[in-house]
Amino acid sequence: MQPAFSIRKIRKSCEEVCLILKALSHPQRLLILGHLLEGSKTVGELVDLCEASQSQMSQFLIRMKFEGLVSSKKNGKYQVYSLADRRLIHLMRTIQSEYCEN
Amino acid sequence: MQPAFSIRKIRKSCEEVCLILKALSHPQRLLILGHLLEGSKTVGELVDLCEASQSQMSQFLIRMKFEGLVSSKKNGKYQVYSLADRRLIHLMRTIQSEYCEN
DNA sequence: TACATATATTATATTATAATAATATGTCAA
DNA sequence: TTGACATATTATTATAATATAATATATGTA
Repeated sequence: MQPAFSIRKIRKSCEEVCLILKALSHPQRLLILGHLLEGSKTVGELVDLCEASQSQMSQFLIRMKFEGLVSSKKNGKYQVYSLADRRLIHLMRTIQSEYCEN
Repeated sequence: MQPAFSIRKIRKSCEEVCLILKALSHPQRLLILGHLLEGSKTVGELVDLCEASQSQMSQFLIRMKFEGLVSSKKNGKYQVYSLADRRLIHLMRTIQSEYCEN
């Protein structure tokens, strides 16, 4: 049985990982990511889905883009956001299966 | 293919889950949990391992105990802390495997 | 009992985060 | 080119998190 967890590795990535976790640890942002897990969305769609103000949604998305959690591409006058990578998808699924079931 | 993720569920548990994520999203606290993943530790051991002040370590641990992430039992003059449940162990392992490998 | 050690508590100053409102930019279509 | 809509930016205020120092409590042992 190999060691379950390497402290050395987590110590090294601590700061970086914490930025990601901090981005997740806000009800609205977690909800945004939950919606994006079901597919790409425009800013306006997310505003409606999450009942946030336009300004705040934009700020949330830009922040999470900067932190590498989401990506965006322009489509005409819309900005379409998606989850950035598979790591986040896996993490979100784990959170859901461990903490959001019943 | 069933829906990957239930927004309804995450919306409901959002606030609660965010408290847990927020507790994780601090370099020292994440490191504490990493060490506890390898086994129970006293406050003093964690102070040494994480190079935190005694006061701050105590505050971190009490906070995480309050939030249900860790549990503690008294052993003589020592207070021995452990991870509270399997959910957190699974979450920590996912974080490590997705974000802390190389 | 008195002392040393382990842990917890309190108070406070500093810094970070969040919410809001107001305004600006960019794009499309008439 | 004007107007309507989509998104981003900026500034400001309010709130929360953090680090630190000082002190208190509890336990074991000489």
